[in-house]
Amino acid sequence: MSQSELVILEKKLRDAQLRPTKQRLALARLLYSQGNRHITAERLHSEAMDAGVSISLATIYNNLHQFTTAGLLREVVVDSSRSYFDTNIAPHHHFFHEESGTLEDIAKSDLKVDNIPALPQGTEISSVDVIVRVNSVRN
Amino acid sequence: MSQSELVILEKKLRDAQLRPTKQRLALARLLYSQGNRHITAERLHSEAMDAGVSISLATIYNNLHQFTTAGLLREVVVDSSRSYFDTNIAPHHHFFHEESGTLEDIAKSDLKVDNIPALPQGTEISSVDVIVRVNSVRN
DNA sequence: TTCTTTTTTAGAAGAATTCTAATCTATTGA
DNA sequence: TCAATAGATTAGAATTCTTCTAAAAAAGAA
Repeated sequence: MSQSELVILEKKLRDAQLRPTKQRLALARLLYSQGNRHITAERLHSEAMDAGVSISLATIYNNLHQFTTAGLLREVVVDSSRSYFDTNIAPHHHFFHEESGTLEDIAKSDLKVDNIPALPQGTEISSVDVIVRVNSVRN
Repeated sequence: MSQSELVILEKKLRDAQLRPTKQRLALARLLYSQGNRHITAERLHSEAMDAGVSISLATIYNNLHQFTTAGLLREVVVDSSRSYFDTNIAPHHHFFHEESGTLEDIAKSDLKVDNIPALPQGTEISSVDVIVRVNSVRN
């Protein structure tokens, strides 16, 4: 891990009021040093293991939630059996490949959602999530 | 349960190639005799118990999936910790009240989704799901 | 340093869902 | 009608994902 990369990640964590521990830096590196990612806790854990960073699954979960609360990650709900975390925190939507369990971003500027009807009494919008579910074309 | 209601539900099951067992009829009644519903397995189970119908949770799950496969129900994914099943099988969208875990339909004709970008190579759309997440307005 | 607060951890616990394999029920057709 | 058989139900065990617990370790402040 280059020195400047480390400094940038450390600042990112400090700005979010999270102490730059060894584990957090390792996770931040896996999450933010290879473009936008959509990842599960389990997968992040095995990537950390593969990278030679020993970190418990509990810590992965703790940090994914802390990162999410701090606005460094966003949770995407597409599959009732597992949670995906998205490193792209700008508002946007997703393609979800049902067979492979893969997510792909759709820029917010591409897709338009119009005519949302009146909200239920006494509520305000928290987010508008569009999931375009796709499957392989069968021959 | 009125005779005609029972006949209608029985036909619904038979048309879906599902034997109209006591348990299925009871579930069909809970699901389809009170307008559109969004329900979890756990809740359907307790409604069955309350209605005096003894039915195991395994059977609830079995049937929710069979109904879904047969096109009598649709699964709505809004919460990573539990599955909701929707008795409205026409294409439509949802409001999801995050605090109460309540779903509400948005007619497809109301809401417009435009400019879906090119799909990932070799895929076709399975469904387009819009979830408008709302929360209570805080004073 | 030394004290305090935060973080990490292993393993237990919890919640939702699925599986297993035995029993029971519905349907078929002789 | 009544066996035969295909399908359905069940209790409870098992699985999977996630959270909790309480103790040890690390980070930051004084």
